[in-house]
Amino acid sequence: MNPIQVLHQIAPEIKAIIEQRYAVLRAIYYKGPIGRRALAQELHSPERLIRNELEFLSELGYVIKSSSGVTLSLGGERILPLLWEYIRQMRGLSDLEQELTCRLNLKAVIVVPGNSDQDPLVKQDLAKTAVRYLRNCLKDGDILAVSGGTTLAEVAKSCGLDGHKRRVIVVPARGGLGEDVELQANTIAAKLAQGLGGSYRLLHAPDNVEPQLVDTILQEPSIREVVSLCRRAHVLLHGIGTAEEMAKRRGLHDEYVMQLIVRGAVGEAFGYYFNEQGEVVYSTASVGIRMEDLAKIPLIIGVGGGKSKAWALLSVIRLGYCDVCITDEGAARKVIQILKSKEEM
Amino acid sequence: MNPIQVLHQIAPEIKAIIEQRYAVLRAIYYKGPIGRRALAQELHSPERLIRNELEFLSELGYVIKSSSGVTLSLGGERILPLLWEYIRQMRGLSDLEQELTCRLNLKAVIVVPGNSDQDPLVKQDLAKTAVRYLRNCLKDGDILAVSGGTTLAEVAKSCGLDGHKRRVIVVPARGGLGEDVELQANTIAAKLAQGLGGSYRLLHAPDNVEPQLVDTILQEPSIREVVSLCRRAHVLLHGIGTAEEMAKRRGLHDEYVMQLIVRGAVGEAFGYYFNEQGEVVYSTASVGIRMEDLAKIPLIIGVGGGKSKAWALLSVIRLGYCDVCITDEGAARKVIQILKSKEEM
DNA sequence: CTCCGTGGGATCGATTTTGTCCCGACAACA
DNA sequence: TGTTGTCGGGACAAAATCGATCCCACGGAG
Repeated sequence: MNPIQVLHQIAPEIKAIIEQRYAVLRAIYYKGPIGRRALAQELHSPERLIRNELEFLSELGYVIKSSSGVTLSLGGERILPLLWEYIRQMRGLSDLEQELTCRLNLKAVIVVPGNSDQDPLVKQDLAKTAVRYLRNCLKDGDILAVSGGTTLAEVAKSCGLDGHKRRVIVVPARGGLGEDVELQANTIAAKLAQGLGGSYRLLHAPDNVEPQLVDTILQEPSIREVVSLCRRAHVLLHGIGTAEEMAKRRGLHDEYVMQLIVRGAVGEAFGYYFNEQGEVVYSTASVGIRMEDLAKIPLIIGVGGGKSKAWALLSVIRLGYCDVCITDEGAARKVIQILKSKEEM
Repeated sequence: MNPIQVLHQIAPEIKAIIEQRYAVLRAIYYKGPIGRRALAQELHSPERLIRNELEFLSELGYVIKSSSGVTLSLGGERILPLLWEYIRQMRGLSDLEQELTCRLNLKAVIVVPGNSDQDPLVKQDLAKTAVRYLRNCLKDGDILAVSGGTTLAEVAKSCGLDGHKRRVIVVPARGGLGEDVELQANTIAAKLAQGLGGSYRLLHAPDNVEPQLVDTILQEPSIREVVSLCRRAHVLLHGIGTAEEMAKRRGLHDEYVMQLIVRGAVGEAFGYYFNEQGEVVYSTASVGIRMEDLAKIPLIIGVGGGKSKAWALLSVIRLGYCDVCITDEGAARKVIQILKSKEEM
């Protein structure tokens, strides 16, 4: 038996201690210099408890207190990833990954501890992990296509320059959508390109166009070129969302939303809506990437977390239009649960 | 970094928890059904604390309470060796073993957690470990020579039959000594033979004889035969003691003891007294094994623990008359400390 | 300058833990 | 069969810890 398992069998209370301590460290890491009170609110813990924790961590030299709040020390930053790996082992996430990889027939699954629905910081972990994965798999000369959305925006935000420049081209996989500029594929492509050290192209077109207009728009050379690049992408990175949420963000009329629900749409990815079986039940006409282009893309990475997105994940993955899935513990466990309950039926 | 090290760096209080819990489990293991109060006294802990610990362990199913006291459950017995190994890792005993093996130029060193001087149960661990080692290295037909002493007596006591009979012959390496029958090499040889499933011979001769009488005694065929077996032994298992202690047990006159001290004797093994440099400074004439026989014995195992025996261990090991050393943490750390302080000089 | 958020110190019930009894039960023993 | 010693469990006051707030001096931002 694994020594760590032994430990937790003989002293289960350690689990709580570690999780607590990790949560505090991570919050400090992400929230920069932060005060005791704000931290308590962030972690939904009583202030006094946080205070004890901080004193402890301060004595151990993992955090340093300043007038503007507490910050991670060098030691703290060093130990955080180690602790992260420990939490993964403790919660058996490696096993979870393996099980999912096998059951869903994917190339790889990466599961981040936590649940994005409950803890917004988990989304940042997810994003960081996606960036790390991306950095590892991109080669010079690659074309990377990215979609929009809150998850991808987070990915772009956490993608800082790491010194190693990659000669990649980042292109948006779809057109513009909604009002928030931060969530646009264009913005995300630009930020990612900057972080990776490559270049980017913009797609100056709306995501939602009348079907008969698609061809007309494609006549425009600047658009045509980007779309062409996009369809020859080596890597596609896209967010996975629930159908309902995405429909709302797209500003679809209520009648369309109703129609989606009636057809059983649960998941969305790059403009396509999937039902539980992984069938496309609706799609918005677009100048961007299309279903038939996906088969030619060597590596498709789907990112999405939160227990609420389990159905969406499952639906998107089902037909194999996703090679690598980066998700979180909440979603992963729910997916397993769904799969198991289906087996029993 | 080792995940366990990470754990202890971020949450040092775990160490205390684990040690405590281990101590309780081990005490229950050795002291059979034992009451809450007796256990508290045994472990020098307040009764209430032990009570909490017991309630905990009982809930986890590692101990079962009965009217005669608490006992280890099956699960408890299963987890104890795992926990033992964990403690070893936690305290870095494997590294300690390696360092000692290398520095002292031995075949192997085994270090058991704890300090025999402070905790008598550690001596039992030491004994159990010695038995385990012995079981692994003995082959059918081997001759095993054993010395006397408290440590070896403990080894013999904890050597129960394990189902697997070994056709070995156990012979005492030295003659009778002192008054306590349990500490005699003869008794120990008999018990060990029984535990290992082999046979034994007895050496009916005193350990301390006038030099001029040795040859006369050896004329006696029964003695001669045993001594001959002994000198052809494949494995020699002997205890390592401090010179002072052994001299007292031998009942040497004060003047002799003084002489030993003057000559710098610190360690004793099978009748030979060694000084710090590992030189023999005194020896009791005996019909048993002699210094010159040792070179022909393929495997010499020395057993001895307790911080107080560090000097003795070092002196006995120095000249290489010991291939494998089984000791405890207290002694091992002290030995390292001594070696390091000598280097600095 | 003001103002907001910070760490540190302090207060004060509420709660939990600790130290220490006592009790009935049971097994060993006389 | 009665005595004795130890067992687990119950009980309870003392002590420590916790939880929820205060206040205060300070320091950086506006």
